Amino acid sequence: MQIPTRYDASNEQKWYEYWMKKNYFHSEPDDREPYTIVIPPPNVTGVLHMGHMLNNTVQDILIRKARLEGKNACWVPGTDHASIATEAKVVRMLREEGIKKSDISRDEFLKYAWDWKEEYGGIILKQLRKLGASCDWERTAFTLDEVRSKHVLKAFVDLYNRGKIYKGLRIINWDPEAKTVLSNEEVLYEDEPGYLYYIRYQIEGTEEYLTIATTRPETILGDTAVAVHPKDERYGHLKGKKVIVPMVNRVVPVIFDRYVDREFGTGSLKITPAHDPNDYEIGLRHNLEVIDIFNEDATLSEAAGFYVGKDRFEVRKLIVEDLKTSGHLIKIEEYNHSVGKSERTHAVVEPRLSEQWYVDMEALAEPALKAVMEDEVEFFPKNQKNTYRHWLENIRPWTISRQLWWGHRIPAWYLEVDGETKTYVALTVEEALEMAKKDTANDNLTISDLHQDEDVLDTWFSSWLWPISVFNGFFDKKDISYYYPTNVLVTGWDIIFLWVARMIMAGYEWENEKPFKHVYFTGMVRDNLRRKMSKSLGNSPDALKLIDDYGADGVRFGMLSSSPAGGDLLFDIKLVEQGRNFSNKLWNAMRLVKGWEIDEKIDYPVENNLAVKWLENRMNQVIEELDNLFEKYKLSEALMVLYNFIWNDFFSWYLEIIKPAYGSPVDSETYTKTIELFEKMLTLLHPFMPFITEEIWHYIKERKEGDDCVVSKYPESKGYDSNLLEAINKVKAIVTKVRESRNSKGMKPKELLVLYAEKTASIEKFLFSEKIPGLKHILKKIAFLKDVVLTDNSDIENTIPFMAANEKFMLEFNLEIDIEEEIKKIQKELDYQKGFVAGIEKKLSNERFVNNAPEAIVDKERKKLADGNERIKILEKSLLSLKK
RNA sequence: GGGAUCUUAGCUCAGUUGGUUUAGAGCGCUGCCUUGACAGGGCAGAGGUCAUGGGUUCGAAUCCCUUAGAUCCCA
Repeated sequence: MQIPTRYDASNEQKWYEYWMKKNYFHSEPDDREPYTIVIPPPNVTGVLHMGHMLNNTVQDILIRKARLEGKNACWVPGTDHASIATEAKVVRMLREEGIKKSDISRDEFLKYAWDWKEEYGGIILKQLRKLGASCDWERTAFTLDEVRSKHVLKAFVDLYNRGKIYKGLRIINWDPEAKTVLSNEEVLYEDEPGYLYYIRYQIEGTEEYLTIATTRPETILGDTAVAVHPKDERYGHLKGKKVIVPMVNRVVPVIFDRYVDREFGTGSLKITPAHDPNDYEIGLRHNLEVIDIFNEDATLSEAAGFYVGKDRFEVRKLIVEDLKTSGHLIKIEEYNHSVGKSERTHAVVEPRLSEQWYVDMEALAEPALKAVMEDEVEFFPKNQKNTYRHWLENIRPWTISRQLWWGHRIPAWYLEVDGETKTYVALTVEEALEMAKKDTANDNLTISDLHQDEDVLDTWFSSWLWPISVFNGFFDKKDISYYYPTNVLVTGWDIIFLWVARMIMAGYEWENEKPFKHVYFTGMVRDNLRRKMSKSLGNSPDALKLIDDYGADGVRFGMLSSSPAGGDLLFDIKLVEQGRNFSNKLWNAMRLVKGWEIDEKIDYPVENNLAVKWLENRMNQVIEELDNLFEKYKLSEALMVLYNFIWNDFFSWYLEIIKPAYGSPVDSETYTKTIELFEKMLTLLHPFMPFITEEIWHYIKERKEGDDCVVSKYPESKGYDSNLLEAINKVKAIVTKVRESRNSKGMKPKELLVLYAEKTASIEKFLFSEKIPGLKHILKKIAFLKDVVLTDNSDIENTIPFMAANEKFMLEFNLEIDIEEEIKKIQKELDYQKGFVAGIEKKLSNERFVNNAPEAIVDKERKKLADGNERIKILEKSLLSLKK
């Protein structure tokens, strides 16, 4: 049957099913060295996007390479329940069906949420299979499944009992859309243009006014003081005075506090303790009243007294108008200020006073900081270490409660006893009841006397346990003692605080051990204008369509080939095309070799023998380079090294050398060796392009059961002979010059010509001795030469002279030569060489260089000088003979 | 406002502790090649005073400082 001339990537999935059927991705503890990765769990309701593709391609490359190296590779997949995001989606879905969340019970809501999860959840895991991700699917975990939930509750109870979790009343970040508190890490700040409003407050009992500047005029309804700096001479006379808040006509004190910035605005500041963290602190110092003027959706509450039920941004416009009318508004200036927004809902965050659960992070941070600073946990690239240190050294308590339903409900039960609320934290309500009974010495208590905390935990409170919980680490030591710590975490630097740092903390807190040895930070995927890929910009290609169009291998190639660790990936469809073209090249090389007829009677040609030896050595060199690059996680560079080796060395040079004449058979030795080399090359490439390598693996040879590329043996380098590599490089240089000479004269590339070499001891030794047999044959074959002839005559008629590898050659040429042009060419080369030599001479004539530089460096310079002078001699001679 | 990183070919990036020919790769570009594994191909070529100005050194893309620009983190 005819093999098509183009590689068809559409049957990639056939191989995925094949691997699954053979259970190659499943891992159980055994005697081998483990190699473990836990996936950064994507949102359970998410769909595959470009960022996932990059991230998971990287993980798959690492895990597949480890598997080929004979390690027990285990890649644990799973999903994250993504509390806020998923709840928001479910709420929206219900709203579309005409159901309001506030109209249904918690249990009803959760039923809808689980139904939703069952229907749409985990799509992304199926999509990862298309990409080729070789996860151990039997281990698939979910942050809200039974095992993981048990871990979360135990972690909460542990920390509570260790005094590291507590409840506190503070100013928090409120997301008015999701109607929940957020941690500091979930708030993103953006600079936005806005206005600074100057508003005057009448000083009580006088006709005098005090003017303040604010960006948030609507909050004056909650003002309980006005502050100035104690040393500000402008306001010294206001000591003990009171001012009247406009609109509400509340009389509030003028206070003196050093927090006030005298340079900003008018140097006087309105104080709204309920709606600004700094104001709250000031309020505590001065014992101020706290008036919360907002509802939980950031509309104005009864307490505001005005605009009740209207949204804060609408109120801002209204109040500005009203203040203008009443004469309180002095002026408006344009002003850029930074606005905090919810990472998930993008709603503008509202500071709000509220009681929440916190984790005291200081003690947890200490070992986590040390581990990274001392490279116990190593970051790739290293430059993230500074950011990490800065955060951990300035760590603040972690707000872990969320006013949501979708998540792990906080295992705290409350009991009202004589108007006092008692708290019992336990794994189950039964345990809590026992505690309550003991505590109150009341044996008649029942479960219905207790009521559980209404809130759930921050999603990250389950994610930080992930490397432990996926192995059921709190409850069964079998897996965790084998797989933990994992080898590497592959993730984006944007969640270094939200996730990476906290996992390290949890690792030391519970396992007394780091969760992973290395962290590989991928960059963001951006478009070629450096814009972040996003749905709203519409600049993100559909990941699955990309796979359909170019094959997973092509996409993997494209994602990786321009993605240094930590650096952003500027996605360009050209790169994916390049990957697809590479697949096609591999395919056609396979077609070439497969198409050869083998003739046992033909001898092993000397040039083929040399070519095989050369490619073996070169491959060993490449293997060493790859190992080195993998160690540093320079994966895109590793891929480029392989790409160049395969395309240039293997296909362009090696195959051209050994290729039998059209229609002729090949000797069996060459064939066998070529297949062997081809196989090794496929294994080397497999981690990057798993599908096509498996496909070709089965094409080039009959395979026994279990002889599959995915589990083949990764080749090891046995060292290489640099002299041999150097010799071939010289031959390549000569060939290139021959081609260039033909090219410049418009001669046929394949017309057989004689090449003359001026006779020197070195060229004689190089091409004509039997030290490395076959060099001359290779030269003849790929440069299309009738013969290579040594000559004493340095000026043969009708030849094109050129220099290569420090020797002079003359290529047969049967037409008139443009002598002027030749002279110009040689003159140009001569000028370059003279400049080169002059530079070195200058260096060498500098006594301080010769005296101070290491001997080896000076010797090298001398050798460079000698070589340069040699070339000049040859060029000058050529020039002379042309001119006569 | 505080801090970090970066600036090398048209584009995206390598360039290890300062010294391997006067800086490399991929893409793009230019010319030639088409019955032969592959035009999703082959061969060859052109392109850079390494952002700027100083300094250290026998020697700087590499170390230090200045200036300009870009990105990011924190507040």
